[in-house]
Amino acid sequence: MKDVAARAGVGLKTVSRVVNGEAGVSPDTERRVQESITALGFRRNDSARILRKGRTASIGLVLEDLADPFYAPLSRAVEEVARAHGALLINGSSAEDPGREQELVLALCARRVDGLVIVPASDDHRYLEPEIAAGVATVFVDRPPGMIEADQVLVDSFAGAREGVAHLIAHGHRRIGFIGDLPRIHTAHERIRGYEAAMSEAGLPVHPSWVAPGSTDPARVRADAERMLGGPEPVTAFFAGNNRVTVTLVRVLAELERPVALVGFDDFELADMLSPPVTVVAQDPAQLGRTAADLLFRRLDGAHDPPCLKTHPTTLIARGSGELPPA
Amino acid sequence: MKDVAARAGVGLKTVSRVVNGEAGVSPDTERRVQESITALGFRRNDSARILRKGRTASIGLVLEDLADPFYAPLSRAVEEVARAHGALLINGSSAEDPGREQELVLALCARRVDGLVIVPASDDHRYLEPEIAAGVATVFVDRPPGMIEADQVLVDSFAGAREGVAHLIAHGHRRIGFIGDLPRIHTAHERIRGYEAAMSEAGLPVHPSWVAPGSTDPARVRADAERMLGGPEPVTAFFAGNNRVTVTLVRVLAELERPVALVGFDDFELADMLSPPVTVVAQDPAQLGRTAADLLFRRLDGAHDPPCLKTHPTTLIARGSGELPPA
DNA sequence: GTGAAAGCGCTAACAC
DNA sequence: GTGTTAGCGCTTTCAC
Repeated sequence: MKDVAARAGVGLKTVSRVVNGEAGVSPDTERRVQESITALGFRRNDSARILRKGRTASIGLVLEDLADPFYAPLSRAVEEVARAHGALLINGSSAEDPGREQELVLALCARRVDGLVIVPASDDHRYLEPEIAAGVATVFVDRPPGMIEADQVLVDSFAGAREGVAHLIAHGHRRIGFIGDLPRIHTAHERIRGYEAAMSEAGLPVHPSWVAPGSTDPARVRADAERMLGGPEPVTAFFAGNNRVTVTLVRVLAELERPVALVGFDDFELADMLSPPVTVVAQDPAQLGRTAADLLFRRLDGAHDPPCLKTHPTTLIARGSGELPPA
Repeated sequence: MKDVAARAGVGLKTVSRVVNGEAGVSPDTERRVQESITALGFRRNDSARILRKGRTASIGLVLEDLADPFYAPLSRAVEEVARAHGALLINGSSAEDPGREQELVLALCARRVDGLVIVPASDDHRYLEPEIAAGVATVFVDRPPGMIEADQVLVDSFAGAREGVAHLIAHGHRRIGFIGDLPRIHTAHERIRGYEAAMSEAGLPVHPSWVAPGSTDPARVRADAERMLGGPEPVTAFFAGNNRVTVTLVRVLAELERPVALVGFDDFELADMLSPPVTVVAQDPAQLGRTAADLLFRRLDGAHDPPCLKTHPTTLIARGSGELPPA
């Protein structure tokens, strides 16, 4: 910038004015400055600008896995909102590792992002207290924060799972298996609760072997499913705790002779083209991201109301697999 | 940092040493400094650090759509490599808009990212010349740069499409429709060329109405497909130019009485569970991202060889839809 | 082992 | 309309 000013024979501030499109520069001077800028290939250094201004016009997003078909649209939606507000998105995947989440979040804070959207892997976010006190707006999505108060945008996992399981019960099932994610994950925990609630409301017992929370690793899901399908009293239906589990169960069930019903949490592409088409409890990840990002920017624009909780409903989409009768 | 120094009763530089884990601080002083740091909730401001050091330990990724099932794993792979090198990833979606690509790339440059991975939407990257001259390492993925020389990591779209179409021909098809992306996109163009090559090598004519390049909007794809399926000489097979087109064609073909063969470019989840299972020309987006990011960091570590081109092969995966005979 | 001073590139505040 | 000065928070240099 110094060089540009020297070359154009003007002061530093004049160049700054031109670069930032501020008023108060004569057309002639402006032209001379522009000419020097292109000649020198000058581009403003935003690090210096940020250092001076305090705001970075960037927000951070930390979630489990950018490539997961559930989170990818969420991420994209956050990006769109950020873009509409002239902000860049910096994101990272926590891989469901609390340590990695913290590392990422703190790295983003060191970059002085204006705000954070977090799908937490950790259940203790006290490490964020100094940041929030320092003015970093923070919104939690999909899962609540741990040990601190903050805005949160959630999906009603409990009600969704209860509705999905009740749907299977309504179609005659009595022995229903639940395979879901690790129960330390809030949504997984809520979905187990929803399963149990539906069973108990229908007066049905829940055999401990019918509930298999754990990793979404296909081998684990397959093993648990096969276990539940064997024995003298096999399950006649499954409720899958998320899209990864559903996809694996689709494969397992396709290998069976007898039909086994399936309802999955999360919708997924081509679910309607499988045979049978897969009944799901759908949520809208893009909407989730949009709500969270909107909330974040409202905070950045100075909204100072106490932390709020927004809960999105789920939608049961009956397609066939959830309406199969017990074998 | 000033405050921390004051509170601990030490100099600025000593705090800096502690924060950066540099040697030369007595254990006692270090403890005092650490205590002040936590008490004040201090976190180093990376903007200032970057301003001083010149390197940002962050790289930028610009691609078409973060949420596309093809690009999401690519993005994730780049992130993993960046993480292994201690760098953060800042990314943005160009939405296939050259203006937006440039805007994003320049915003990233203004942030002084150390390097860029770009899936270009534009066909003229001369706007990057000053940046590259200034030392920003740049790698293009999936599509080549326009009007400049730079590293590129591509997939052999031409050979892949040729193989896919030849596969359909080998199964008896003579009238094969091609529905792909906008031909200004390099990969789309190459795939059309591959289609034409396979047809001509088999001595088959290509009726102009059998080739439909355009947007991947489902309505457009459907309309073109239905047009090709009507008339006196309907096509008996389709080659789909990318995963979005394939998914739409799966839906269109499922509504038909007669079987129509299909081979799609790009693999996709559950392709093997559809009926018929979908034959694809697969590429490995994660591998593409990994190669590009590795190359980028090799450049950042000082590799100064001339721009290189790495081409990845495709793999034909026969599953059923591509082996259907002509009706 | 520790600290004081200079300066990274920019913008805010206030001259002129 | 335009320029000058100070300083954002850190690291580098060099002196103690």
